[in-house]
Amino acid sequence: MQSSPTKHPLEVEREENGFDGSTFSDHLDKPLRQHLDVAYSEVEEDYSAGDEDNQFSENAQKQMVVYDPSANGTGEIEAVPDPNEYQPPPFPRNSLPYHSSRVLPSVGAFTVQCAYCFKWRLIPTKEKYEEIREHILEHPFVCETAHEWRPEISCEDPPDICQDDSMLWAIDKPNIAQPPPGWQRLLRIRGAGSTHFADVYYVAPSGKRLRSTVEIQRYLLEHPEYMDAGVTMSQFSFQIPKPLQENYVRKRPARLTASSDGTNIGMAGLLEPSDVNPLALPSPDENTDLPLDGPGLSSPLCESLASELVDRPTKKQARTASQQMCGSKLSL
DNA sequence: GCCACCGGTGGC
DNA sequence: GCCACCGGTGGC
Repeated sequence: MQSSPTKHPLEVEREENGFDGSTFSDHLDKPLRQHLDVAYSEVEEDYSAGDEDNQFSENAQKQMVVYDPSANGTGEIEAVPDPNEYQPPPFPRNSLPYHSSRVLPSVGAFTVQCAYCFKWRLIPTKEKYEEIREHILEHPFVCETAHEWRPEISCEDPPDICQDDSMLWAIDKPNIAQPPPGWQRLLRIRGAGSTHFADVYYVAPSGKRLRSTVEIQRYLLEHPEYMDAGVTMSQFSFQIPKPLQENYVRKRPARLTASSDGTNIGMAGLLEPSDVNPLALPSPDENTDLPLDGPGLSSPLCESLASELVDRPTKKQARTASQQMCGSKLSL
């Protein structure tokens, strides 16, 4: 593998009926040497820019997470799939491709890249993934780490998963603390074309959903028992992964600074065709695996950056359309 | 009426 | 440009 890019894709298949159905994985195909930290930050930053050079500097470690909780967020992934041929989780129970008005992507799988061989390894549960992620910088993940649930696995084995167009990949952030016992950290992926890629929520043992550090703080103050039990703010992080797909998130128009002459008022920056990803694929049903072979992007693994949101209709429409595309890919 | 989801926006 | 916060609201 040459130096390839480092990416962490997160794949979202999609969710049906308002929930699962999606897959989410992130992966990297870049080599890591051993410093994850560096790699990681690079991954996050460069990647969207598309410059491969930065993208992988030397170590890009990749970690991916993919899980497909049936109930969104709860995280249990089905048993570790056959290492040799993992396929994105099938649509969950009743899911027909687009039959729901609400089709949101959700995390379908958690994967982490081996620091030695760079192959992606599926992590069996969200909890395990969170555990690995929490210390990924200090303790890089290697195939051997998976012995805990797959005694036989080694760098010699083929990767558990490769990026393909059935899922949306996103790069996760390293070293996010595991939630306190009894709490759950939920990552909700938004539909393509949204102004935000995802949202993180914490669910307190009481079932209360909290969506910001401010809310957590307030909640802890109101419920001192948690603090007495040792719960601290450091156990919460609202950092979200970054989508590999460049135009997944709608960019907001340049802020209109009060321009003195007022010439700026208006919609500068609104939906110009130019901001559509040039790599956009022709159609959703075509193979989105673009051969992005630019100089550094050669890894056969995980490299497609197909943009699904080829053009953006109107907000809502865009959203719907993109969601559908997403869904269609999966379903078709 | 509730709440999951979405989008606006202020601050960096 | 990104992130954090949170108000609004559609869908249940």
